[in-house]
Amino acid sequence: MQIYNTLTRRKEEFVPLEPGKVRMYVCGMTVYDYCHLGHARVMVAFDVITRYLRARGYDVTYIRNITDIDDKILKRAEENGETISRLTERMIDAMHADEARLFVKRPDHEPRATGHVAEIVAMIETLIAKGFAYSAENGDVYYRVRKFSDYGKLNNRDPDEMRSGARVEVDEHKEDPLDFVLWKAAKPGEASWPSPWGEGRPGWHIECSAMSTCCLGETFDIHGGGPDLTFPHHENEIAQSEAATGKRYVNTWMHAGAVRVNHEKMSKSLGNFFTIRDVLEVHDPEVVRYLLVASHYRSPINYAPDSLGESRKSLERFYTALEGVEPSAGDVDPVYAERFMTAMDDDFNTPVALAALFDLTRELNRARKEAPERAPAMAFELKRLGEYLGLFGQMPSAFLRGSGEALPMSESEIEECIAQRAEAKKSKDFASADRIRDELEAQGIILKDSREGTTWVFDRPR
RNA sequence: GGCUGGAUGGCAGAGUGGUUAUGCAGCGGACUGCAACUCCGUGUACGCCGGUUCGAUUCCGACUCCAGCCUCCA
Repeated sequence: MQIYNTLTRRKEEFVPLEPGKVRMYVCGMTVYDYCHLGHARVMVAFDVITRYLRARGYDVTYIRNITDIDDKILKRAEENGETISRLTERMIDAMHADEARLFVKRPDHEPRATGHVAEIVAMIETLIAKGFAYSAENGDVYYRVRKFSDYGKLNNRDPDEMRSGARVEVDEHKEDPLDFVLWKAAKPGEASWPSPWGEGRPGWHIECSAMSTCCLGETFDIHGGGPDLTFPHHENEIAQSEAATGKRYVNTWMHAGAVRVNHEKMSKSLGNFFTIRDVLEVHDPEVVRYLLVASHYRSPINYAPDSLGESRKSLERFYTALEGVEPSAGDVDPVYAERFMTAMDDDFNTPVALAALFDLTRELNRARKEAPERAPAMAFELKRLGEYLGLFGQMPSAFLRGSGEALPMSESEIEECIAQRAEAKKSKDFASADRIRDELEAQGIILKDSREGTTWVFDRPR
C-alpha cells in the first residue's frame, strides 16, 4: 500500500511498525460548538481509512482525541452562562450524534485532555529537565523552539526565516517569539489543575503529544488531522514528543483537504461554515458522506448547494440498481474488486474505487435484464465493497423514498394516486394519467413504470 | 515575502509519456401510450510559453492565476 506522507511530501510504501498492526492517532474536535463540514470531512476520511485498513486485514487501533479544555471553551461557557463540563458534554453528545448519522464508526478510544493532565504535566517536567522548556515568571511554561534542531521539518520551514515578517505574537515572558505555551497559568476563577508551576491548564499542543504517547506508545504509525493543523500544531507535537523521548514520533503524517465555500476555506474564523446538522436538515446523511468520499481525501472540495444534488443522483443510481435484488454471495467477475482494491491501495483513491463500483452497477443492471440469476451475487459484491467506503448501508427503499414523515403525503395516498393512474392508463385516458404523474412529480415524487408495476422515488424538491 | 498544493471536456472529479476514467448534464437509439428508470452509442478535455523526447495533458524550466499555511481554526 502506498500512503502520502506529509512529512516527506510523497507517497511511500506503508510499512507498519508491527506487522499486521496499525496504530493511528487523529486530532479531533475542540468541543465548544457544533461540528461543521470540515470536521465531517476529517471524520469521514479517517473512517474510510480505518475501514479499509481493517478490510486489508490490519488490526487497527484508532485514537481520536477530544479537546475539552481551552480558551474558546472557557469563553463560550461564560457567554452561555453554563459550566464548562455542561458545554463540553453537550457538544460531545452532538458530535457523536452527527458522526453516527454520517455512518462514521467511533474510534477505539477518545481520550480527553482533562482526563490526562497527569501525563501532560509529566511530559512537561521531562521537557524542562532536558532543557527544552522553561517556566516563566507569570506561571506559564514555554517550549524552547530553537533548542530543537529539527523544528520546521514537517512544514519545510526554517525558524530563522519565520522570524522576519512573521505574525508571531510578542510576549515579554517568552525567551523567543517562536516559543509556544505548554502550560497556561490560570487567572483567578478559571478552571485549573495543580502543577509544579502553579494552578493552570494544558496548552493545546502538549495534550496530543501526551495522549498519543499514552495510548499508542512513543512511536506510532499514522497521525492524521485537518489541513490547518500541520502548522503549528503538528510541528509542535513533533518538537515536544521527539525532544521528550529522543525517538521518532510518527512515521506517516496524513492530512485531509479543506472544504471550501466560494473558493475560501470553510472555517470558524471566516464564519462561512455549515454545520453538519444544518446540512442534514435538508439532505440524506449518506448524500453528504458520498460527496466527501467522491473526492480524494487530500483534494480540496468546494462546497456548493448543487454539489449535494449531484451526489444524490449518483447514489440514486446505485440504490436503484440494488432495489429489488436480494444480495447473496456468489460468483462475480473479480475484476471489479481488483480495481477497487488497487485504487484504495494507492493512497485511498476513493474516486477511482467508486468508478469501479459504477461499472459493476452497470453490469448489475444488465444482469437484471438478461440473466437475473446472476444479479444477487453482483448486488452482494457491490454492497460488500461499498461498505469499505461506508456506503450502501441503507435499505434501498429507505434511501429512495425517505422516511414516511418527510413525505408530502402518506405512502397509502401515493399508492392511491398510482392506482388511479393505472386505471386511467387502462382506459387510455392518458391526459389524466399524465396529470396525476405531473402532480406527484411537482412534490418530488417521481414515478417509474416497469413490467412488475409502478414504483416511485422521493427526492425532496429544492 | 517564505513554504505547500493546484490549474483536466458544460459541471464534478481521477489518471496517464503514445490506446475508454467515472458520475451528472447534453445528444442519438432501444424500452415506454408519452415519460422516468435501465441498456446501447456519442465528447480531437488537459492554464500559458519554452525545453527534453520519435511522441507530453503526463517529465523539466519560466510565467499567469487560484487555494492553503506562516495567528485560534478540521
